[in-house]
Amino acid sequence: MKSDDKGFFDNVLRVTCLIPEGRVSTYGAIARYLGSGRSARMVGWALNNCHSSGEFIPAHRVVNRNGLLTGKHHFGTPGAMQQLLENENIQVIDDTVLDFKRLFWDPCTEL
DNA sequence: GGTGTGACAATGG
DNA sequence: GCCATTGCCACAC
Repeated sequence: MKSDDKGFFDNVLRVTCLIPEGRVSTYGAIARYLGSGRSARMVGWALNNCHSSGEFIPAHRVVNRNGLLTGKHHFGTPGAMQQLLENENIQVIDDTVLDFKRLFWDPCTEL
C-alpha cells in the first residue's frame, strides 16, 4: 500500500527512536499510541528485529510497565542496557528504572 | 494460508 | 498483596 504503511514493526522502531534522552517508555504505551493497545508483546518483538532495521534503536529506553528492564538480555550482554540508561542520567537499580513514573515518556501525551 | 511466537498487560484467585 | 493464567495483535516461517 502506501510507503507510509510499512507495518506495525517499523512504526514501533520509529516511535522508539523518538524517545528523548533521559526518558523511558513502555511497550504498552507505544502499542497504544500505534492504536493496538493490546499488542504490547508485538512491540518487544519488533525491537527484537530492530537489528534488521539498519539503524540504531534506543530500545534501552523501552521497558515494561513496571519499569523493569525485561529485554536487557536481548542487548547481547546483560548489563549493557542498564549501562546505557545510566549513560543518559537514568538511575537503574535491580534492573528497574528509578523514578520510572517520573521519567515515563508517553508518546500519546508528548506527541 | 495457517500456525507459532513474542523484550507485555490486565485480570483472577 | 502476590502469584498464576489468559488475552492479544501483528509478523516470520
